[in-house]
Amino acid sequence: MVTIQTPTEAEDRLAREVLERVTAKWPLSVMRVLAEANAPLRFSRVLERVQGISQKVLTQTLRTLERDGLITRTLYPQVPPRVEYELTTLGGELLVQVLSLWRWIVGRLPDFAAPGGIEHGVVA
Amino acid sequence: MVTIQTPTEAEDRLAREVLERVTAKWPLSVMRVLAEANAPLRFSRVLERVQGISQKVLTQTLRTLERDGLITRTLYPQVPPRVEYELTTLGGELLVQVLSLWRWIVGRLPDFAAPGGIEHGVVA
DNA sequence: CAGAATCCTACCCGATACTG
DNA sequence: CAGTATCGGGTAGGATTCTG
Repeated sequence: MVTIQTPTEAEDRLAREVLERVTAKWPLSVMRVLAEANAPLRFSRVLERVQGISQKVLTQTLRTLERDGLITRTLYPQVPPRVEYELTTLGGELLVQVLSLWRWIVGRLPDFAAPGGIEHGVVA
Repeated sequence: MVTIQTPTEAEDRLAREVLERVTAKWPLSVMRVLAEANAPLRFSRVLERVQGISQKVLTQTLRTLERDGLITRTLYPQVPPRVEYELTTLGGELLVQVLSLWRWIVGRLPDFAAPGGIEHGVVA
């Protein structure tokens, strides 16, 4: 026996929080960029490649991802400083899982009623 | 050939939005309750069973889930009114997918650094 | 270059009435 | 019973400015 099959309340809650954080507005885009780069990326490179994110929010997102163990942050103490970000193994694996779900949703998109949001049938 | 393997930008965005909405604070709990009931549930029953949700937010959540095609809302025009909610097939399938991801995260929880959030090593 | 600090806005959510 | 309406606090996120 390796793991317990019934999650405890606490495990459930923690996993829930991870899921909510990672599916928030920006983290997946950041992780995707890092995955596609397939190499460490500097802060400014990430900022360029994640369409529409602001510097502040990127910083926050990177910090959260680092805290969760999904990316690494490496500081090279030079002037000017160089900082590189890279997906961890866990981060890469999680991304694969989420992308799989993502693709499943894409495949069923026609079945979703109003993924973009709908106005109800009020004319005027 | 049944589906296109490369999602368009638009599909990607829509699926992203679905994923973000469904993993938001309450929808999964609501869907879980409906799934476990395995039968139509009245509004007040759902309100009772979803721990901690307010009536206003439950209404909003149900509306969003309905718009997305994940649940059905059936109104019986009586006095007092009776309204029943039930998972759609799509909703049930999506829930299965997400629960699977959820369980995967639970299994890897030890690898996550600080799922609950961490204070950095500042003593005072 | 890689951020920290600040200001500001928009939403989200919770609590509390009120109604068909 | 199943909502709607309203108010208020907290927070995520954007734009801008400053700094080691």
